[in-house]
Amino acid sequence: MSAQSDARYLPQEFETRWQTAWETAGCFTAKSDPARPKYYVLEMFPYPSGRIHIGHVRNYTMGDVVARYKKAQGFSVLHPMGWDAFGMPAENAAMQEGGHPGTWTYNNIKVMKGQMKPLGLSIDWSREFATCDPEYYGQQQAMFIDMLNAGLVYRKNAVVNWDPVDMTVLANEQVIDGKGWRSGAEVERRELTQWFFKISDYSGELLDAIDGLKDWPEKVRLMQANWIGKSRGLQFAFERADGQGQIEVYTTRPDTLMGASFVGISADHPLAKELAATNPALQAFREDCAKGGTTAEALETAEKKGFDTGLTVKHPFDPTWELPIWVANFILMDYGTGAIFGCPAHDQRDHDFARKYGLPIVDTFLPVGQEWDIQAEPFVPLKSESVRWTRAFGWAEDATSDAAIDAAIAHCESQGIGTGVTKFRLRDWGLSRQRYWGCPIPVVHCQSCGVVPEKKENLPVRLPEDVTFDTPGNPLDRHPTWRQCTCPTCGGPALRETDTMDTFVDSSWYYARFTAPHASTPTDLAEADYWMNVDQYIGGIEHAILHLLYSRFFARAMHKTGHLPAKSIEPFNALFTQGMVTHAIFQTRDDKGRAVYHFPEDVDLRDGRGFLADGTEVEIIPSAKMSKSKKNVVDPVAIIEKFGADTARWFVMSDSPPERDVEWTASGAEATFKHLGRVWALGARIAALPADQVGEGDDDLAKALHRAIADVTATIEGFAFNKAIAKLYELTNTLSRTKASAAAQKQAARVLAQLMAPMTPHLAEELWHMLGGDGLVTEAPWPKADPALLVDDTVTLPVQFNGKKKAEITVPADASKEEVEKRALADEAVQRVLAGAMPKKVIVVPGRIVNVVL
RNA sequence: GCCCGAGUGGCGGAACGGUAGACGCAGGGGAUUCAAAAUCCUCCGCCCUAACGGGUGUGCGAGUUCGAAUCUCGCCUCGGGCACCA
Repeated sequence: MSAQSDARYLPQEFETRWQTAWETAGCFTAKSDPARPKYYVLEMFPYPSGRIHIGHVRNYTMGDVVARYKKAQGFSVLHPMGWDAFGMPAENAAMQEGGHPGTWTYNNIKVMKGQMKPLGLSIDWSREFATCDPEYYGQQQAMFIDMLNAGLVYRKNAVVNWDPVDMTVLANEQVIDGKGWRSGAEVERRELTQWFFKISDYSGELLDAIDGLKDWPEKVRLMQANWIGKSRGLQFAFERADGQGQIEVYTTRPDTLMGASFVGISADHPLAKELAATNPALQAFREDCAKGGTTAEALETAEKKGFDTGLTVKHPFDPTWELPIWVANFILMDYGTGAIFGCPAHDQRDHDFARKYGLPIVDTFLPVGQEWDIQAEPFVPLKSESVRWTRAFGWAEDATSDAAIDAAIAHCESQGIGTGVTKFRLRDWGLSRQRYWGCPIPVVHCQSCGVVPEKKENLPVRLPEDVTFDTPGNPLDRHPTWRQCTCPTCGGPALRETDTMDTFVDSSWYYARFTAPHASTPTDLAEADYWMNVDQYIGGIEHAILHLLYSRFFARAMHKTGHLPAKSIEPFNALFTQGMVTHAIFQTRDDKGRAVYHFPEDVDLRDGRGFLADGTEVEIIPSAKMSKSKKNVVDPVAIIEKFGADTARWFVMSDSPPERDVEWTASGAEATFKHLGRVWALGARIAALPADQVGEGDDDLAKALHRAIADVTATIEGFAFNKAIAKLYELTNTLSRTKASAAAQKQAARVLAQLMAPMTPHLAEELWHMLGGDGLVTEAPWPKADPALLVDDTVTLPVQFNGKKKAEITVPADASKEEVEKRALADEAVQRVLAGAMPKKVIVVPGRIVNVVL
């Protein structure tokens, strides 16, 4: 047995060594270099939940592949990392385990950074920060004050989930089946005065600018456009029949006005409140409506309920036609005017409501040439579909609703009934949180001056350290001294605001802070000007709407307040949304029937059923987003320890297309490790070849090599990492079988190392080194494919008969259509299928296919 | 309920409207070995066939096309988001 075959692939022996080499050489320190093009690649930063999970590895490896590839392409690369460190889990941990949320958070950061470091990511760690660092949130407070002064922030009332037992505000996540997660009490909707960003000022702009986001996924652009929800409609007033006033309504379907059957108002509508004052039954109904959580899902899936006020309004076209006013639980006060008219014939929800309460159902249009029982089922066609109008006012009998809506608005305006208006569904961004572990809102409540911003020199407004979490509610509220302060305007005694900011604020500008993470102002404009925008942003599809929309707004607000250049109002040039790594959730129930979750490693799977160590069977909920609270997380640390970082990196990048969700399975890492071992052994074997050894097939190897360079380059550019890896398998297979000369093999093996370097950088360095590569492969320029080696002289074309493949012919690549047809028909197999028959037609697509039509 | 996606062998997946199943995993057979591991060779959608070959096949049902996994319409199932999870 030779010494050679004793050598094995031992990544643990060299991975750390190469990481040290990169660090010593300062490979990943981002430097502003006006002489070079810059490239800013950013992965959505993690919440420090405690341990990294496999989804993190997938996310950061993708970013790392891009960063290393762009570096090899000659770019000056910025690839930073930080921590989205404020948020509820830290407070929950403090409640459950004692201690301080900050201690818990910084411990988690330490642990997670320690788990990430061995992955060998090309991150510039000198720019690291956590959003809970006072240095960071102090700058956020400074910007908040600027935005407040610029009119981008205001206060108004808004509803929250209120737990009447714990006397505290609950997050939507903490409301389970309409009940508080801890107390089990029925949750109520309650109004509080809250802080808001005026994102609605930018509705139109945020919508229009979506067109410019060329390198964003179409689905994200569509989701954002729908979320902003531009609509054209008619706003008008119904006169009350008793002459006691009007009810202002907004409708996107003025074309159905002749099918109006009732007027519905929100339970929070001023009229509902007014009537309830003297009507206990209505008040009881309103209180019933206030039960349950605040989510749209809860509101829209709740049973539709109404209360007849006994009042009526006059139809605007006919004063003798009266419509009843109902209070309904499905009408939102904060969209439109909080009042609608119901047209049961053309809306499922109104139809259900009308059937339930015996209200009339009157059609305004019916299908063309088809019977329809409007009492049984509403007729709700696409607005672009032509229908037969039974109650039109000012348009043809056959028209689309799109056309009819325009005509209806024009008609109403000419009659002095309301005006056509454009509205947006997008609501202002409520940023107040009644919680401790967030950025304090830097304002002061003064008896004489009102609500005033803190002085900038007093920033950061720091969170107090001496807080307890043994009782529910906001510790800032009950802190003995923290609230007391001096009014920045009059110098008199005043009280601090105790609301903290939504953590979405923190994550709405961290990308800008990374360009100058230690600046004494929120941003350094020179640095921002060099590094912005983010050239490639990478993160989960679950952030498609909120985080990305808030960031787009915040960049605009930062520009308005002088913290970002004009070019950065769309901060992310290109977006890639990776799919999620999903895993089954294992749960049992406690004695109150509430879910108790279990980690995968605690569950023994047998024949599709799962059991705990004590034999209890668990309920298996398939494929759900990995979430620490559900405990369906997979820890990659064991894989890294056993097989090394390159195996983990290659494994998460191979097979599944990055945009698709993947169900995690533990098998397969072993196979990846074996493959990398084969590559290592191949490199060692080629390195040991005598330099002057001759061989045959150098040209074929060169062709395969340049084909691989072209394919790997194109697939990395296109974010198809799984395909890049497939191409690397092919090249490895070719190289392991070639009989080419030692020089050609060594050259090919060095290029293989370069092409693998973005995915498996440590192995690539090792190969590069043993094959006599110059310096670090990390610093080597990306190989270029020679176009002359990418063309083939002949092509093999399939021959189909009526679309089914029956034969194959090989023709010169530049053969004419006629030549291809002639050769195809002359082919033996084709002749056999034809059996003397004459083809009706022969379709030749050069370089693609021949189809014979019989 | 509303908005947005996804669905292809035993598994992960590949396929400018043009050879369905690249590449990998798992599995079968063989070589090597005292034996095993490792390694190498080979087969591998399903059905019929000894084989040659034929049929069938991309969640379901229609349609457009010389030709559909791909485009259109209608469903089904799963996933994400729904404004206080991050």
